[in-house]
Amino acid sequence: MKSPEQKQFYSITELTREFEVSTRTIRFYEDEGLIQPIRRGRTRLFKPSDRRLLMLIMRGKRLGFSIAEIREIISIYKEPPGEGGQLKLLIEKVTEKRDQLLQKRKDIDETIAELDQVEEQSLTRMAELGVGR
Amino acid sequence: MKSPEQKQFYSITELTREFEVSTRTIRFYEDEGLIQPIRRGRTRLFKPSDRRLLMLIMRGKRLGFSIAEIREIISIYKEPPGEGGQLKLLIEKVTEKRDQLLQKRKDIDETIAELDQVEEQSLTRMAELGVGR
DNA sequence: AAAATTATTTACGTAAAAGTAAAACCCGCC
DNA sequence: GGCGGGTTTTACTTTTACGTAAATAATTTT
Repeated sequence: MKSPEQKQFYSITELTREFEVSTRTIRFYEDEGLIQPIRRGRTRLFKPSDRRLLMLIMRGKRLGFSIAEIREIISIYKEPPGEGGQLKLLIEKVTEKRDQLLQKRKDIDETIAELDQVEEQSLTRMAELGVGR
Repeated sequence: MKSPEQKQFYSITELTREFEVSTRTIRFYEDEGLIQPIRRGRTRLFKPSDRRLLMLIMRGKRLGFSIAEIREIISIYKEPPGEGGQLKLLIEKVTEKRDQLLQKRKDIDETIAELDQVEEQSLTRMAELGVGR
């Protein structure tokens, strides 16, 4: 079986709709070297791999990573199988990014726990005041 | 027993050291209304509650929240016990923020999983090339 | 073919979150 | 009693991540 439907190319507006960003934003990411769409004439054509990179970028943005940091993460994925010394370096980079992410997850869990407390207290208070109001 | 040592007041430089930010940054947060240190003469004095707010702010920054969003989160904690309608609204706010955080956690877990894969492949590759190199 | 739409390039603009610099103030102290 | 440290205010500057607008070109629609 083949994959359900692999599109050859995406237009810039298709992607702006999918990711809810402007064309300016996508071109900006190209300027920043995060994606490299090919051209037909002057028009950009985005491959599935560009689309995947955009998903990565958006995820990074949601996590509060800067463009520079997102570039680093992407470069980790792109690194070729490589030899010896490079691999050790790569693993160090991975470890560093993972540590950052673990810190963020800790922050999230703490914040969620606090929000849960607020909610619980609110619910208790509402019950005291006579429910359904 | 009392708490191990509750300081009455912190100076601005004490806090810049603890949180590794500049005085400019702390004053900026005051301008933004996130903290309200009291004054002795013109000098700012920060209470433990201000310090706790700063911890909250830093945590929010690590998670990529903007000042405006951090302000919202703080306002959730500050909301007084309140009555009826306010409480329902508060719970809605809590739910919204929590959803944002859960999305972020999902993003984090995905990214960590991908990084784990990169690491695993690297380790395998290193083993192939003859270990300790 | 004219008109409308869609995409590109170039360039200036902007909001957020501070950085930086200058000038003045207060404070203890040797 | 001047001096070095820390603090404050004011104001200008910078960086990041785009927004916006104008002019041009290519494509599609009528």
